[in-house]
Amino acid sequence: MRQPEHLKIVGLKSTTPRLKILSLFESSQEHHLSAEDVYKLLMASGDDVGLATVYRVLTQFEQAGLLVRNYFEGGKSVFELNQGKHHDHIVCMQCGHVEEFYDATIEARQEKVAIERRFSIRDHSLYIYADCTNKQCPHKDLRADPMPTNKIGAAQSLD
Amino acid sequence: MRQPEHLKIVGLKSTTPRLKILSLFESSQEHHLSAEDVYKLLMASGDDVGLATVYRVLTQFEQAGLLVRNYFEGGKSVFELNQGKHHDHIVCMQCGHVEEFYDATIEARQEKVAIERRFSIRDHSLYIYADCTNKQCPHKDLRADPMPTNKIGAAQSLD
DNA sequence: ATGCAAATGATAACGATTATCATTTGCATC
DNA sequence: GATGCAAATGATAATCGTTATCATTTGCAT
Repeated sequence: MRQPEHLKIVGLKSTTPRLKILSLFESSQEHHLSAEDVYKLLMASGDDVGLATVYRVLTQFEQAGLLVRNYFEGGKSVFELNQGKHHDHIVCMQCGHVEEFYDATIEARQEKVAIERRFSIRDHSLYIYADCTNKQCPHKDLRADPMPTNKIGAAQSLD
Repeated sequence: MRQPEHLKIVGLKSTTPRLKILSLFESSQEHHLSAEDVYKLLMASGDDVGLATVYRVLTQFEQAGLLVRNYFEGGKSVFELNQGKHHDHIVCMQCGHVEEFYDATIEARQEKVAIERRFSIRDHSLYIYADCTNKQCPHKDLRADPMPTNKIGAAQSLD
């Protein structure tokens, strides 16, 4: 299930629900999971954790820097392990598959835009919604619910 | 209140609530309005329009191309008149002031990223969350509620 | 083993939005 | 200008993701 060290380090008591949720992110095939996804996966594997706890723990993990929260369109948050390196996302609207990318030029231009307008960047979100046409969506099974009819932007904390 | 031509053109019957809502966007100081904002502004000016109608009409206007919907963080949609020219947003997290910007390089790089990954872009959203420090937030009064504690990305349709 | 603050879980509450459905309205036709 | 009917409206219930409440349980320092 996972050693409690990581949790202790970030100042969180190592409880059963927390350890289960953290190891789920580390073992899951799809690493972009919503609270609902986490809850269902835990139930499916026989681990009963309350939905309220799932939401609480995800938020705590985000604040502790273990997870990064993304605000996908449709109004629901999706979490992923914080790999330390900032990236943006491109989402297939057909199958919901998510790919990550990092473009130094885009990052730099954002800084430029902010400076020109005398803003100091705290955060930014960039989501590209697209169709992975050439691949004929070979990712259809990776995600529970394909993708909301309705798409939404997402937030991305800077490193 | 506004002439009904525009509505007819996009295939919508010109009703009183629709005309009021459209002219509100054209006359309002702040041109990024949520459904709640629209509802309250209408009430304040003595025009009673049901909240359900506001939501319906905003969605119809979006589909008709009259308005553009933005998914700000916090999960609420914000609408603005469709000026024809695509732009992204930079939002002050202190006062909620929104400025628009367009950066050709960023747009181009997004295309590049998508092509490299064999995706075809349908839509994208880019929101920069920042503090307009140097301006000492001179925009505090423009918006009803400053800005949700919690921030969200936003969607932007490509021209 | 004990104690207590912290964490959990069931459930109610919440905010934004959509669905339902009876009533009203725009507007084409007479 | 009166009529008819599909379309639009508005009050309200319902939904969805999420947060708040609060009694019970648990981690862990003693």
